[in-house]
Amino acid sequence: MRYWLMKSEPSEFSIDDLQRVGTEPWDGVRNYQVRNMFRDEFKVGDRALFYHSNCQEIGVVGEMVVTSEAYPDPTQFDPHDTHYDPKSDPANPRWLLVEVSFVAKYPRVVTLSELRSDKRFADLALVRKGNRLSVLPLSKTHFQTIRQLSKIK
DNA sequence: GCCAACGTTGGC
DNA sequence: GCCAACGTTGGC
Repeated sequence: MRYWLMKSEPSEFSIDDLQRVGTEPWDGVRNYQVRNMFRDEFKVGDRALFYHSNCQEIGVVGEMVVTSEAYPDPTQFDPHDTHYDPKSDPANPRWLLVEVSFVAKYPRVVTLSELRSDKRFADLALVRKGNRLSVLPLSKTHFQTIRQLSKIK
């Protein structure tokens, strides 16, 4: 089993939204590195941290589980969708997504500044300079340490 | 294949 | 809203 961190702007889609709907297709990803991770590395049963970006309290807010293999993101073919990609060929779709399901909302946010100031996260991709990927791999140790910091029972 | 121009991400 | 740090595009 692998561990991931997945970013979302809560004004677009938040941990509360995921808790309400239960399962969500993680659509709209338009980055080849992430597309390749979805295709080659994501497996059903993998765990992922839900991260709120571009908001008041930036940080890790909960946990999810991967509940589908990668498959074509339908929003790339929808001219009315903001993620529409006219260059993507339906016979050979350019963009993929995976589905994720709600596992837990943390009782407190494990903030970005907290992760930055903790030496245990020195090699966490999220806090490394210049890393802007919206989906990042994570070690089991980092996953478990963040879980402990969240104070979840 | 190079690289300038442009677009996006995301913290602050 | 600013802007650094990327990624992508497209002319050559």
